[in-house]
Amino acid sequence: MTTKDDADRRLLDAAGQVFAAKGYEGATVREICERAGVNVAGVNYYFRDKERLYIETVKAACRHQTEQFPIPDWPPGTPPEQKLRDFVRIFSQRMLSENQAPWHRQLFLREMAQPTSACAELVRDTVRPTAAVLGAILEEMFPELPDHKRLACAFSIVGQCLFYRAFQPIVTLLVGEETARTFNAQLVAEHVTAFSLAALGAPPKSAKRKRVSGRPK
Amino acid sequence: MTTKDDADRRLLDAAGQVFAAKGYEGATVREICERAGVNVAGVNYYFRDKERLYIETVKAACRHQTEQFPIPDWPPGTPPEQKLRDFVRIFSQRMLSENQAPWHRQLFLREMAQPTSACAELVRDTVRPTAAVLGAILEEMFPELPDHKRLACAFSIVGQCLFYRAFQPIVTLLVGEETARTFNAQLVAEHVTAFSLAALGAPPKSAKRKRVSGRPK
Amino acid sequence: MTTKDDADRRLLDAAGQVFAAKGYEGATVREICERAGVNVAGVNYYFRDKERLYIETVKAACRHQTEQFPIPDWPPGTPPEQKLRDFVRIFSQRMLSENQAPWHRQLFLREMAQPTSACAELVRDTVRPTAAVLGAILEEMFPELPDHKRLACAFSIVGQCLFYRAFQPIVTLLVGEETARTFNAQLVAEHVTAFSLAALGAPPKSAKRKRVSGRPK
Amino acid sequence: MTTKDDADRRLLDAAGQVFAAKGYEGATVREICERAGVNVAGVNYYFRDKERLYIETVKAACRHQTEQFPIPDWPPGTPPEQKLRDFVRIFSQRMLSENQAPWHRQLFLREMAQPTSACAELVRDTVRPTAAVLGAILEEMFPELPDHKRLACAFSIVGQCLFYRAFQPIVTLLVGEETARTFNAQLVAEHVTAFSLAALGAPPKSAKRKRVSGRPK
DNA sequence: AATGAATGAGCCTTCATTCAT
DNA sequence: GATGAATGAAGGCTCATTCAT
Repeated sequence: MTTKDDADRRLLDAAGQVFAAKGYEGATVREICERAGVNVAGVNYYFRDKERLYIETVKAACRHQTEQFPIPDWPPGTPPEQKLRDFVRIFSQRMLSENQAPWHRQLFLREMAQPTSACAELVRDTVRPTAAVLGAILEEMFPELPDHKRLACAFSIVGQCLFYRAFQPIVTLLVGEETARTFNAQLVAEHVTAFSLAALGAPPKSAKRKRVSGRPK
Repeated sequence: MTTKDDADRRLLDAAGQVFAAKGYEGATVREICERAGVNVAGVNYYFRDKERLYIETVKAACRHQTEQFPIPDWPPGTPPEQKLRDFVRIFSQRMLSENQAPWHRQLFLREMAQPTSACAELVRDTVRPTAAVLGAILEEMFPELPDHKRLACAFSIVGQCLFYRAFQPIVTLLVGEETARTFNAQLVAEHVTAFSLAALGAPPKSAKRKRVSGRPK
Repeated sequence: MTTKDDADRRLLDAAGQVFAAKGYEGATVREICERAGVNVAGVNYYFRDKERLYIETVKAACRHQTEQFPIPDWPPGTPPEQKLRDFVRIFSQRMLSENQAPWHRQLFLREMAQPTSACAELVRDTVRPTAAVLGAILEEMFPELPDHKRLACAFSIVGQCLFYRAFQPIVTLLVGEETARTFNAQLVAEHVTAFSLAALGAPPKSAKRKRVSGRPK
Repeated sequence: MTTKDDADRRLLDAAGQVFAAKGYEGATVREICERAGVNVAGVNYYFRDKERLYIETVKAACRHQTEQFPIPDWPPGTPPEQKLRDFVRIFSQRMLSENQAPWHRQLFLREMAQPTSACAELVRDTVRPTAAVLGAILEEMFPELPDHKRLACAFSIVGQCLFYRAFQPIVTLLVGEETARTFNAQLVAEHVTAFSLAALGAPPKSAKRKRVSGRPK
């Protein structure tokens, strides 16, 4: 009936949409299969299980998102402020790029609300490498800063970006759909960069302050 | 069979646990009723609907959390920096206080992943009032700052706090359960306060640094 | 709340409407009680049972119908043809009178489809007395006719009248609502009288035609 | 488990019995499925709905009954009296034939008490064609009779036959089971034919008496 | 006497899964 | 390899009924 060789691929796509729209339990394998144009038994045949399909779907969604905005290989000698700017820009794009399937966000949040085995794989394959990059940048900038404090700073940076993604419904309800839309990848990246560099005591753009963030504790 | 006078209260508690653990669709009214010690028809009797019960559960969870850590009525003349410190501390406590039911977090994230009508009520009753407080503090501190920029700063502040709550599974998997636990309400509050005040150019504690956060856009 | 002294009466009325509209199983005691303005437990309190209420409702409906159009006490010497004319007219009125609650018909048919104990009582209290009257008239007209044949004639007469009542939906669908309405009590009575008297060999009215059914309308 | 190839057929049979015995609302799909020897989900699988199953059941019952006693194609020149005799005989057989499932009657009456969409289809497929045949016969016999009067005569004829079927419980209670059984298809046909032909002014059989209804049995 | 809060049985339906093809 | 007809478990909800007041 349809090209059968990439039925699993089509199932993955269909599953992403349906899982995001209806939730794991709310989604039915029938709808997924129909939308994918495969047999009712397709899910069980290709993925053994509804749950296995879900996990694969989450992983595929994250992989796709990460691959679309890769972190560059900075040439040696690149100043760490520049790297940080790049990092925040890319991370914001990953979070807020408009051409990503709208269900990635939902799937990701679901996984946060109720982690499955997909979460661990996600951390291993995507989160940890990304965290390592940010950690290296911060270490280069503030080699004398204790690890724990550096970690907190990293969380503050990504936390600002993640906010717009994770709490989109609240942002929209709070400031209106129109205003919410103005917080796009570019604007968020610029704001977070400026906010964070100032916090870290780095001179914004070309200024020369170097202070760290106060002295918590 | 059991004390009957507060069956609805018990249902709300049981529903919170089950909804958080299994999700809306995954939860069964049967399990909720059993855990609450009321009849199978209890949900329909007291809340008319599984959905209505869910909404009430989400609202109750947020209400409880907000009421437990109310924002103080600052006496006139309180310096805005002090207010901001208080706000961040209270907000962090709301997010990370350890004596709150563990399912509040899950329920909240689920609502973000797939907003129901509970979300709008939540924004109206809890989010907006809280946002107004923070907005007033920032306006007092930086009256000349454009609204949009002030909004972004507010989001940066709460975003840092929310991060630990929303992405707890990732934090735990990334840095280990032990380290993750050190990011408690107090430490997060102190870090976010210092980070944000520095970013905003306010002197940490009593120091004398000055500039606002660069010049985004 | 409402006048409580005739709550059972009001229940009977409400039950008639609801039973006829929804059927026995389809009707809910809740709706009946609400419509009657009595407590949810009213049915069980006043009639012990949903079923008992049903039976009482059927009986009340038939009783009301019969009492509204009583068979006259003919003065001695009344010619049997006259009695037959009267009987058919009254019977048609009972069947087709327009000011009777529309649900009598439905309740009656339900009882035919699935007789309850109401049926026996109905036969005893209403059908048998009526049948006795018709039987006496026919016996007076055709004393030499065997009982069995006289019974068949009686059935033929009432059968014609009952037809319009029992199969109203079919009549309406077959000839249209407008035409169906023309078969009212009077026209049916005249036709059935003429048809039956002709069949029985009695001269219609006083004319001597032996041809078809008189001149209804 | 059981022969699977005609599960829908078996469901139709079982449904007929249960619907007739318990009514639409009173019948449970569970009982129907069990009696049919198919899975609990069988009704929804084969008929989508309990309601759809009901409609199909009513239609099947009527179809079966009609097909069992078809109206013959009379050769040209057949005298209309003969056709009428045949018609009444066949119609009576349809109504009173003993080898029909006893639930056909109940199902039919239920449909009269509370017509569903099955009623319209029934009229279209079964009633109207049959009515057309009788109408044509009467038109052939009494071409000068006004339509309305011919319609009333047709109703009188079928009304007599239908009586025994529709009001079987009353007949039985009134004259006893034994006597009721004597009103079988043949006797009713003979009586109704004689009664009606006499009413219509046609000579019964070939005699010229205008007296009562022939000599059935 | 009359109420209505609370119950538990049970109904229709849907769903993920399997197995013969 | 892939299919889809058929299954059985279970879910949300409704309903008649009761019992303490």
